[in-house]
Amino acid sequence: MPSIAHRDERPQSAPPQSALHDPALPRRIAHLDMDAFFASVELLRYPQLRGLPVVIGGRRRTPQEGASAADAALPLSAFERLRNYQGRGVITTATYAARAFGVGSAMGLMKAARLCPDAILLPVDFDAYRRYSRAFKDVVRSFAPVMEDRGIDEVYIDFTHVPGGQEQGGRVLAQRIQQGILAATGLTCSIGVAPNKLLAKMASEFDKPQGISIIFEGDLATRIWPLPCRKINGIGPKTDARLQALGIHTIGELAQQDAGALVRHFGKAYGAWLHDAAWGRDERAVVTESEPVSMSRETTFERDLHAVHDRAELGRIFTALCERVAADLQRQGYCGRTIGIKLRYADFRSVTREQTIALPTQDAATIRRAAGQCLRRVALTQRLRLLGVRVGNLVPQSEVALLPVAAGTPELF
DNA sequence: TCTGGGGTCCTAAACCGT
DNA sequence: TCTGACGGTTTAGGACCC
Repeated sequence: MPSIAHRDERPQSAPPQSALHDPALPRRIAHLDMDAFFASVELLRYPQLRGLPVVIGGRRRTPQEGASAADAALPLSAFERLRNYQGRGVITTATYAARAFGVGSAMGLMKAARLCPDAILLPVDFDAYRRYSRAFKDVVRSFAPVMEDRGIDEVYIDFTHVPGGQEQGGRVLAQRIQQGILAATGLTCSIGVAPNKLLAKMASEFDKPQGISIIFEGDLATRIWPLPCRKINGIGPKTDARLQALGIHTIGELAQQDAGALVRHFGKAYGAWLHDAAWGRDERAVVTESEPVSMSRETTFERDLHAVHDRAELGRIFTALCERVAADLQRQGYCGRTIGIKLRYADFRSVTREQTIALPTQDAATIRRAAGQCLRRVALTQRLRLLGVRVGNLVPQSEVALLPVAAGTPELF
């Protein structure tokens, strides 16, 4: 389920959970995952599409194109069909009816159109999803205040000291939260409750949709070890392939490996983490707030562009990206010192360049100037398919004395 | 017919100063 | 003065996640 990622799940220095209240209570951590979130929101807005193959995604279209105004009375003929889609783009979410045709997240739309030409294509409407996201999180917090935001459609919740949080291992509270969210939004979700985040995350997938799964430490061998390693949040396709090459397919097989051998193969931090994860060990706390580290904007072009031949168009896009990042920074009240660019060539290789400036900024022209210097450091002979602008090293605006901008240097575009 | 956009964190190398 | 050992910061790339 695509959305806005928040913080990486992979190994990091994990401050141990502080047992503030009653250290005798066993830690019960819930992971709540909304069921097919984007698609479910769209089906609330367009109930006439229920049961039909619907995919969400594609490049942004103007509001007039396709079906944009939420209208339950809109006839089916008003919706754009996948077969009529032209150009780049991937599927963000597909309804279960569409998945039956073999289409799914991250699939190119042209390929999906061949599998299911009659599918209805809806544009992504992040504003709508954000409204529903706020609504379900408000419900969660009304039951359990220690909630960690994990992006648009999922959260971790510390059940340990919440009334009902220990009953039946957390099932009672999980049911209340599910019912509360359904009543407030019309949406369903799945919840896993376990001794820690790692296991809770896995548990929430056990019984989708509308499931509740309760895991205790003693369930490790029976319910976790039979699963493929890929089910561990933090083992992606690359690591999985390396594990497979070593003959390690399940979490149980991973757990049986010597920790030292894993460290030799995967490095000190990651190797040790793999071993811990296979044994269900995870001490990370549920963190209720965090500061952003970077903000970025990027765009894939309708067609590959050439630095020289399409210079004017690239320049416009580049400036617009800088302006959007600056607007994001200003709206959210941050300034940043590290300005970077990312570009992707037609052959899909990508490169990044970045530069740290003297003072944190949120000014579009300053960002544009620094990003322009980064751009001078990359080869621009090949055609480009993507351009991005990033500002990192963020500090809250309130901590920065904003100074006038220095005179610029000549730029490429 | 290839492959979106917005994030986080880790690692290794380069570089700089003590 | 030269060399080496560290250690901190910046930079580029990669892996992973939603």
